[in-house]
Amino acid sequence: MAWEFKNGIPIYTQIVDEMVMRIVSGKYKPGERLPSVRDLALEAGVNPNTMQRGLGELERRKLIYTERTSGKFITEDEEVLKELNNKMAEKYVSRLIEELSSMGLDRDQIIQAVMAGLEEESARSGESESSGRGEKERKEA
Amino acid sequence: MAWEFKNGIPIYTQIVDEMVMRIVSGKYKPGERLPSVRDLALEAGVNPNTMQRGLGELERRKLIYTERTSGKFITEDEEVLKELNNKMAEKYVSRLIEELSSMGLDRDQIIQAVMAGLEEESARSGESESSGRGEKERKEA
Amino acid sequence: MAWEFKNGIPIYTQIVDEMVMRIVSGKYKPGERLPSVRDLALEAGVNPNTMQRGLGELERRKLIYTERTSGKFITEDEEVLKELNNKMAEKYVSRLIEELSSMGLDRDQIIQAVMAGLEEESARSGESESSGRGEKERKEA
Amino acid sequence: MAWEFKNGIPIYTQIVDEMVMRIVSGKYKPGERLPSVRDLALEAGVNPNTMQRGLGELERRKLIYTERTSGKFITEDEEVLKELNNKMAEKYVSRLIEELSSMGLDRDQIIQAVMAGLEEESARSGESESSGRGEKERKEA
DNA sequence: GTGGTCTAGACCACC
DNA sequence: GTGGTCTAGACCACA
Repeated sequence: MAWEFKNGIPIYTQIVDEMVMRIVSGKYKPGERLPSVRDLALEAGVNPNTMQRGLGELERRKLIYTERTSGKFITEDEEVLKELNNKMAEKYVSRLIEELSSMGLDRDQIIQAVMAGLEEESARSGESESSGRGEKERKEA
Repeated sequence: MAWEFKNGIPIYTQIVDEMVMRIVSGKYKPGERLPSVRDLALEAGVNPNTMQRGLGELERRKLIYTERTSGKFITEDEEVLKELNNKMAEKYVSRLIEELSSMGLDRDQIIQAVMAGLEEESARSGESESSGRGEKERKEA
Repeated sequence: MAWEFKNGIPIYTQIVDEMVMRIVSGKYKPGERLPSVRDLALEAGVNPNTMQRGLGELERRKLIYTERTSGKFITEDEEVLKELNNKMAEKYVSRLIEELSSMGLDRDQIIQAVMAGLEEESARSGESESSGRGEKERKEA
Repeated sequence: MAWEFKNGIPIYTQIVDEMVMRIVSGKYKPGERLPSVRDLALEAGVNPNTMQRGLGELERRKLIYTERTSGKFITEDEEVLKELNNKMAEKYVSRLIEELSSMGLDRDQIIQAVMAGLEEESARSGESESSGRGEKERKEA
C-alpha cells in the first residue's frame, strides 16, 4: 500500500534503491537514526525479513551501521558518502545523456540544454530566494 | 499485467506519458502506424476505452492522427515533433538539475558532472562510432 | 429514419416547413413536378396521409398546385413566390437579430457583423468564381 | 427524453453545442455554477459519462472550469467569452448569408433585409424600451 | 454530496 | 477488421 514496488525486480533491491535515494537526497542525514526495521517494514508494506535483507545490503555497503541495542544509523563516513554521491550523480547524468541522445541531441545540444536548464533554475530560485530543493539545508558535501 | 502503472495517477494519463516516451525515444517513428486500440489495450492490460481515452488525448495534442478505417498514425508534423522534443528535453534536464541540486551540487559541479558524463559517453560511443538517433545502435552500445 | 422530425410539433407542420425550405432554397424549382405523395411519404418516413395533409396545406397557400392525373407541381406564380421569399428572408433576418441581440450586440454591431460576413463571403466566392450557393442557378427573383 | 438530439451526430458534440448556446445566449452567466453532472445528464436524458465527456470538452476550451468538490462553473475569462461570442456571431451571420444567397438575394438585398429587420426590431423594442442583454426581457418582448 | 476514473460490453460506420 | 460512441454501473478522493 505504501512504497510502490515494481514487479519483476526483487523487492529488497528496490528497498536498497529507495534508501539510497533518501540518503543521497538528504532525507536521511549522516548520523541520523533510522526507524526500526519493524516500522520501516510497516511503512513499506513488506515483511520485516525483506526489509532486514535490504538494510543488510546497505550495511554491507557501509552506508548504514548497526549499534546493537539502539538501532541502525546512517554512516558519517565522508569518504563513503562522497563516493555514493558521485556514483549516483554519474548515474543520473548518464541516464540524462542516454535519453537526450536517443532524442537525437548531439553533445553540444545536450550541453546547451543543460545550460538553459540551469538558467531557468537560477531564475526560478531568484524569485523566492530559496536555493536548492528546499526543506533540507544540505551541507555542500 | 504488462505496462506497470503507478496507482494514484489516472491510467489514461500514464498511457499518454508512455506513448510520448515511445515517440520521443524513436520507438514509434513519424508516420508509423500504431497497433490497434484493442491490441494496445491488451498489451497495456487496460480496458480499450481507457486506451482510447489516452490516444484521444494524444490526438488532441496532434501527436497522432486517425485514418478512419485503417488505424492511428504517429504525426509527421516536424513542427509538433520538434516542440515535443524540446519540451521533453527541458523536462529531463530540469529533473536532473533538481536531483543533483538536492545532492548538494552547485551550478559548476553540475556542469562538470555533465561534461564528465559526456566524456564517458563519447569514449563508449567511440568503440562503435554511433552518435545520432540511435534506437537500434543504442542496444548494442 | 429519414427526415428528422422534432417531437412536440405536429409532423405535418414540419413537412410544410421542409417543403417551403426546398422551394425557397431552389431545390424544387417553379413549375417542377413533385415526387408522388407515396414516394415523398416513404422518403420522409411518415404515413402517406400525413404527407398528404402537409401538401394540402401547401396547396392552400398556393405554393403548389395539383393536376388531377399527372401530379403536383411547384407554383410558377411570381407574386406568390416573391412573397414567400420575402417572408422567409424576414424570418431568417429576424432570427439572426434576436440571436445577436441576446449576445449583447447592439444595432451598429449587428450591421458591422453582417458587413464583415459579406466581405468574408465575397472573398470566398472570389476564390472559386461561383456566386451564390451553387448547384442551382436561381433566377434572381 | 428531454434535450432533442439529432442522430448521426455524437451526443457529446451536441451537448457541447447546447451548452455553448446557453453560455452565449446568457442563460448561463459568467461565474455561474452549473447543475451537477448527474443532474445535467438526467435533464438531457443521457448517461452521466456522456455528459461528462461533453463538459470535459467545454473545459478543454476554457469555457467552464471545475472546482473539485463544489461543481463546475462558467468561466469569467472575458477574453475567452469575447472570442466565443465573436465566433458564434460570425457563424450565425454566415448561415444567414448563405440562406439568403441561396434564395437569390444579392449583397445589397441582404443588407436591405437586415436593415429592414432592425427597423422592425427597434419598433418592437420601442414598445418596452429594452435593448441590450435581454435574457429576461426577451421573453416578454 | 461533488467531480473523476475505470471497466465491461454493446452497437455503429466504414471498407 | 478499424476506430468511434454510448451505456450501466462501480469505485475513489475530497470535504
